[in-house]
Amino acid sequence: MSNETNNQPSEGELEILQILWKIEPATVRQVHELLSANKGVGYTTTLTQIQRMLKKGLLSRIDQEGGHFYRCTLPQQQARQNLVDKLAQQLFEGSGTQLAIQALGSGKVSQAELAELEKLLKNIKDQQSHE
Amino acid sequence: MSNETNNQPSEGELEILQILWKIEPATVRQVHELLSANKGVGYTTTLTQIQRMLKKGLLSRIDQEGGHFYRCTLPQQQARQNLVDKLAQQLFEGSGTQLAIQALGSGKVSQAELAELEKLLKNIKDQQSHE
DNA sequence: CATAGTCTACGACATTTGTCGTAAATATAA
DNA sequence: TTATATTTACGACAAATGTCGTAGACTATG
Repeated sequence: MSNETNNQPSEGELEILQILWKIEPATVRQVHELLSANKGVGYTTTLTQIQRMLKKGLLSRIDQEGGHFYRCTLPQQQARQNLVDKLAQQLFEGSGTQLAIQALGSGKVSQAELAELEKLLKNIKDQQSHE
Repeated sequence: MSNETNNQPSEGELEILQILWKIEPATVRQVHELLSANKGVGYTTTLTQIQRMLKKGLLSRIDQEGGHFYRCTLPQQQARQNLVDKLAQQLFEGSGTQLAIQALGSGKVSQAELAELEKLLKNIKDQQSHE
């Protein structure tokens, strides 16, 4: 069992994905450097984590000079959408909009983000008006 | 160990919280009725889950005629914020705004929600202008 | 009260996850 | 090429989680 099916990443695995999306393709060492900058964890731990992710199909590996390089199977955008949808499902009765409202509630919004949001809203409104 | 500290709910526990927020205070039976409507799981499983949540401090129990009644320790609002913040941290470099933008990206928005969003944006804008 | 049905407590078991250690395979340097 | 360092593979272990079974406590009713 546990071939390359559609397994969800665990929390620890997400941390590694976060790093990989920034620097992929990368070696275990490179990932570990960044990972251990934030939390005290041994190299072997990172290695094991990555090996499991490979088995799960979350990562792919390329062997070449200089060692083994890993990259994420799923694009960041996709993973984000998946998890947002899941959270909406779990806590907001499936409503991404309610989730969004909650997420806007706390924290600062930059000038640019505000503009982006307004554009988004306008789009939505336009869409609605001619339906 | 495992007193009434700040333990995070697991996925399965979240399902139970979702139900309880709607009908609390409620008995194991009541929760189980709703829970098993969506997924095939035995009564004992629900019971065990609830007992663990009690031990974790996620639930509180009131014993009275008619059996034991449970309610959530954390208000739904709070739990939502916690998990939204966590997801923002894990996948959006801590930006709740980015999370919101992503969440708005897919799914329909009702008239009322659109209005709410616009009010929210206006508030944010006002806030920014006199800072 | 005795019997049948329902709850509760407690423990069991497989999986997943986070965390390593160790040994074998590679690469590097003296 | 031999000693040294690094990587990789594999396995181990504890804690958390999802899932039950069973036995004892409790309740309702004939």
